[in-house]
Amino acid sequence: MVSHIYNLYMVNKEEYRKKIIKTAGQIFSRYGFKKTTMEEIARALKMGKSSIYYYYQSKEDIFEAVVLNEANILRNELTAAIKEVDSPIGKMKNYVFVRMKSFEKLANYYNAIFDKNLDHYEFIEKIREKYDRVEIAILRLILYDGARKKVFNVANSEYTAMAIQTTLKGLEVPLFWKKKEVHIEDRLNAILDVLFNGIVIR
Amino acid sequence: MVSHIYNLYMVNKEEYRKKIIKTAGQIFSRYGFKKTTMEEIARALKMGKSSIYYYYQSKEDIFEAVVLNEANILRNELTAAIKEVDSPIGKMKNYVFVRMKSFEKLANYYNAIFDKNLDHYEFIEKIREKYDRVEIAILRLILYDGARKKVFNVANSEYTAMAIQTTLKGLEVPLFWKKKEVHIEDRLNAILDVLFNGIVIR
DNA sequence: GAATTCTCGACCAATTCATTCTAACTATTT
DNA sequence: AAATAGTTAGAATGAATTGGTCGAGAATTC
Repeated sequence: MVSHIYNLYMVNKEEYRKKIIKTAGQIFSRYGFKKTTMEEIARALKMGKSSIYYYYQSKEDIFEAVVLNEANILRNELTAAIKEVDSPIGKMKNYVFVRMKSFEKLANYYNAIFDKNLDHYEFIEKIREKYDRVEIAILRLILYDGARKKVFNVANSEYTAMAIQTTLKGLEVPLFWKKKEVHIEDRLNAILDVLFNGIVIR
Repeated sequence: MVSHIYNLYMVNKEEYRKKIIKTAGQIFSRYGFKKTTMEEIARALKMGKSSIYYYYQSKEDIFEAVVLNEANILRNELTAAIKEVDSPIGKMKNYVFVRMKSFEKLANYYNAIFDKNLDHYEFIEKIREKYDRVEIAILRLILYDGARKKVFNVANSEYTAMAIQTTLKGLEVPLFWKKKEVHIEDRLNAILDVLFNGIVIR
């Protein structure tokens, strides 16, 4: 009865919540928010539809948790990606590639929201904003490190970071609206090429 | 007004019907029958929802036309694939690969039907049956040709064709029910390996 | 300008869907 | 073993969605 002591129930409950997020995430990412039904999520979990409401208050809540979770995964992947390599150029390359790859996955969620449902919009914007800041920070770090190692030539790491981010965002757009006819990898390479040749000390 | 003379309206009508099939096909293949709404199809065609009913009587009709169309495309691709190469082994390889590739696309439609809607079931079964026969015929041709060229060693081309078809069908199953975790290409290569080593004259 | 082809908004009935309710069932505590 | 807390799910509900219809009016052809 004491609130800070977790009993067995609680443990299972948390685990179930994670399970729900995972399963719901798969379905959401495939069909989007609107086309995914609680019934489907429940069926995939081998659970009664109403049982889900014991763990989450609403469909939107589940969606929120899913997106949040996905965003965290993205952040982890990104930080891992830049640690993987030592050279600033390698870091930047890895970062950009992982970011775009992960984004393809996230695109489904976003697509789901641009439908209507302005309710979500605000919430998503908040996440977006937060990750914009994180992204700038990481980019600045890469740039700063590169400058220190005399590989990059950046006057103002903040502005440069913002410029790069803008470019990456521009690359997102076709991911949303158009089909996958665009050769993202190619375009990415081209962009990286330009980026480095404008940045690297020759 | 004479029935066998097509006026401009008619020409456009046929063209529009094709356009609808094409667009609807894209959406159906992505979301399945049930999750695809007439509204969506209409929106994608920049058309009023009710206008579609001028060209097709019902959602099911459109779906039928889409599947029929897709099946025809598949047949063409298959016949083209075996003409592409001369050697019996090459023909067989091409056939099997193209078949599986195309099937991945078709799988979405099938998935849509296995939901409930037993009405469709009958219709799909009919198509399926027809293409089973066509497939057996093609396979027999490949086998027969291979035997004539002393590359294949088949006692009874009909039975062998049926055996191969059964194998290919077995490969379809995970395409339906499971996710894309299966490495189909790898499994395909393995199967082809077994198939040829049991068939080729050494 | 009449006839025909085509488009679409408004509407409808049926279904679907998210959510709530309630009653049962299980595990834990007292 | 009674009481309590945690958990599940079938049924009910009310609002939204959706496939399909209809008739009025554009657009096109004759």
